[in-house]
Formats: sequence, structure tokens, C-alpha cells
Amino acid sequence: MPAPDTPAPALPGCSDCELRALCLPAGLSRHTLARLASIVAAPRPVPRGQALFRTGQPLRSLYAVRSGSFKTCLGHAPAHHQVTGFPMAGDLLGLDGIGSAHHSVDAIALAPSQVCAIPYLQLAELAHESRELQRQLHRSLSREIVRDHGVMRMLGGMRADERLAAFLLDLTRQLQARGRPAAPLVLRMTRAELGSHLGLKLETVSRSFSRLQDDGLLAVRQRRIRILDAEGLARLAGGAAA
Amino acid sequence: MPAPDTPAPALPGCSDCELRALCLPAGLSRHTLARLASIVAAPRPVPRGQALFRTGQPLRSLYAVRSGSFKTCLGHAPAHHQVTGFPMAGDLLGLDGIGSAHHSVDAIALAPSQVCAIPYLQLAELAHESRELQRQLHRSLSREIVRDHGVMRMLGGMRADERLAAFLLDLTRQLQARGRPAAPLVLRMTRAELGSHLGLKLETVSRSFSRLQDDGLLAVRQRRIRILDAEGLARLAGGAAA
DNA sequence: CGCGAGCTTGATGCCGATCAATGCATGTGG
DNA sequence: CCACATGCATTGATCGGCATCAAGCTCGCG
Repeated sequence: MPAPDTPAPALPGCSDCELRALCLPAGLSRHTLARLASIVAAPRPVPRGQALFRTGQPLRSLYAVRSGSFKTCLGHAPAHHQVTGFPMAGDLLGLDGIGSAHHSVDAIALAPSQVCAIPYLQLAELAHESRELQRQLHRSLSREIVRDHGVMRMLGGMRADERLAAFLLDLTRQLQARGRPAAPLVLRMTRAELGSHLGLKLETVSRSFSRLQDDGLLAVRQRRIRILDAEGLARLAGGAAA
Repeated sequence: MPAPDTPAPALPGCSDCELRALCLPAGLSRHTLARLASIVAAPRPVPRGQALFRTGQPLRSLYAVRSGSFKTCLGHAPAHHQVTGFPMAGDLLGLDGIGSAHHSVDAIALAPSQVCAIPYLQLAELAHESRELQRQLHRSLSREIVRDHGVMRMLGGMRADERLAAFLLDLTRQLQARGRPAAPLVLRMTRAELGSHLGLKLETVSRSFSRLQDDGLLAVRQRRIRILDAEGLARLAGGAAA
């Protein structure tokens, strides 16, 4: 069932997507890429604040983020949101739902975004035929695990300022890896959402920002952050973890 | 290179393993099962305290735990161990290493254990031929992500007693799922290791045990734990998360 | 029997949660 | 164009939970 409101559903697809080197298609041959493109739906907009999917819904597709950014949170519970991550362009959403065939988090757009739906069954079928695609899928899944381990390290062993420093460095690294401007870092999430991800209350996040600023490591202006001393941040973040 | 000290290297393999319903082979056809068994090495013993693999080593095999139990920890750092999990019989180790082709944790045996090595390249090749095996692999990877999310929830949003309660309930559930005696719960890890997993210091773990015992939820005798009021524990653990 | 690793318990201090107020931006209606 | 409302961020004061430091205690083992 094609989206009724998009003008031209027959878009060029993955082959021309500027994200193809970072997304699932990374390293795929032209042939496989074309086949993948044939099952990927045309990019679909997700307005800010809207859920791409919710906990418990049956998993039909994985979603590649084409633009914008999201938060993924645990907990049907009203108040006890726990943000597990902030996926952005190039990330794959829904991997956690494969095991149970149902999504295990809510995915909420933090900004107007675009996603490409990839029907999971067709993807699995294609991966069955293509070693390279299979390998890519494994990589994506495995990397998600490693990423989660990083969060566990933050939550388990670091104090407030260290967590924030580690998060900012990680965010910068991710933006750089995507060849995006990381110089004036612009946060897409509120202090509360950030706090939920870091295991802190929003007041503590705010205080940590202020402290890092006072120490000359950051320049903070609302959600616009400039890193003044990356090495200092790394010393903070690494001091506890390394 | 076959293990030099095992008497009969030509063992029956997965088809007769009593864990096959819980392990990777779950749900595989006889044919696929046989092919899988043909690439899985004979069970290899890992003495208590020894590393099955260490952070940074190239990933050659995944390991299915056949008996015993392990801890997986982050951090090359000497003191700053962070335990990400306690895999036991039926679990698959090494999944986190697929993405980078190198292990991202240390896997240490907490008790004398046995593991079946599964060469990853051969496994991937086999998964390429068998849809069902591919599906199983995806499931294992995805479940690992979901499991990590559970840990993140503990670390991010719960206090000491709640974390411990959640951990004990989860452990019980896992043992039950494997049809193992979960009645007198026997912990394989020290208080310090448990603390490292829960993001607490060992003294706090000890105090939490005492508190839960005083409240009539547990009977604690060293590492032998008896759950007296599972529902009470669930209220504690769920009260913060749900 | 005595040693030592691991566990328990106590006393104290610090970090982050909580409660509460103020500040600052954006947006809306008069 | 300004006045006000609203959502988000900052800052302060106080409190509680966990870390830390420091003894004892238990059990297994040589």
C-alpha cells in the first residue's frame, strides 16, 4: 500500500542517497544496492513529537533515519520514561524488536524527520540471498549492542559531569563520522530528555552544563553548545571509565 | 586443532544437546541442525577465573555456553571493571564483537564451565544458506539489545534495593526459562561483581540484601538466596520501572 | 588451627534528588 | 507593537541515599 500523499513514489532510492555510505547500504555492490532500494519505501516525513512506532506494536519494518533525529524510550509508564538513545540520520531503528517481533521501545521524533521504511521480512529474504547485506545487518545489530554498553558504562560508573562530558564527546564523534558540522553543537532534546538518558534529573543536567562552562570546557547558550576544550572533556569522561 | 585432552572429539554435537531448545539451534530443522553441528567445535572446558576471550582480541568464534556461568566486563582499566552481564548455559557470547570484528568485552568464567565454539565465518555462511538459522541469529542479537535495555533501566532509574530486586527476579526468570532449579537461588558472583553490574558498591549490595531480608522478602545465607515473597520483590522492582 | 577472601555492619560525608523560585525565549491575542 | 502566557532553563536551599572509610565477622581451606 503506497503512501497516498507523496507525489512521486518512484524515487531514485538508496543508490543516490547521500547517506548510503553510513546507512545499511554501506559497502554493498551496485547490484545488491539496487535490490535493496527496490524494497525500501520512499522517504516518509515524521513530524516533530510524533511516534514512528510504539512499544508493543508488531514489527513490520525497520526504519532508516534519513534526516532529523529521534529519541527511543523504554517504559509504557507515563512518568518513568527512560531514554535509551537519540538516533539520528544514518541510524537504523527497530532492531530491538526483531527478537520478539514487537517493538520494545517508543521512537519519537525530536525534530521534523524523514525515515525510509524497510519491510523486515523482505529485508531478511534479501539478506538470505546477499552475503554482504547479511553482514551489514549483523554489523548494525552488533554495533547497537556496543553502543548500549557505552551507555551502561556511563550510568554505572560515572558521576554527573562525567556523564555529560562523555555524552557530548560521543555526540560530536557521531556527527563527525557523518561528515556533519559538529562545531556549534545543537542539541535536539530538552534537558529533561537528556537527563533521562543520562540517569539524571533535569536540574542536575543544567548544573553540570553550568559547571563545565565555569571550568572553561564549554560555552553553553540554551541548546547551542560549543566545545572549548575537547581534551579536558575527554580527561573528565575518560578519567572514570578508562 | 582438536582439544588434546578430551577423550572423544567426535561427539554427537548439537542434535543431542539438552540445551538445543534454548540455544542457537532452537527451532531448526533436522537438516540445518546437523549442518550447524558440523561446524560447532566439541565442548571445551573453561576453568573458573579464566578468560574465554578478552577485549580487543579478534573475533573468530561465537561461544555457546553449555554449562557454568560467566561475567562479561567492559574496561581494559584495572579497577574500573563494569560488568555488563552474567551469561549462563544456553547464552551466546561474543555477539558484541561482530560489528568491529574484535571482542568488546572480557568474558570470564565464574565457575568451571563448558563452551561450544562456533566459527563466525562458517556460521555466517551457513546462515546465508538457511533462512531459519539466519532468523535465529537475528533473534539472538536483538534479544541481547533488549536485555541491555533492561540493564539501562535499572541503572538509570532505580535505587539500590529496587535494582537488586529486579536482578534477582530476572535471574529467577532466566533459570526457569531454562528449566533449571531456581528455588534455592545460588549466586555465582561475588558482591563486588554484582555491585559492578548494578552500578553499586559491594557494601551497598550487602546492605540491600540485609534490608530485603529484614523486610521478609528474601532469606539470605551468603550466596544462597531464597525468595520468600516474589510478588513483594516485583512490586519493588516494578514500582520504579512501571 | 590459623589464615585469608569475601561478607556484614557501623559512622561519616558528599553528590545528586527534591522543592521552590526566578529568568529567558517564543508565540499569541489585544 | 506590546502584554501576557507558556514551556524550557537556570539557580538556590535542603534532604536523603549511596560512597567511603573502618572494623568485625563467617566460612572454607591449607
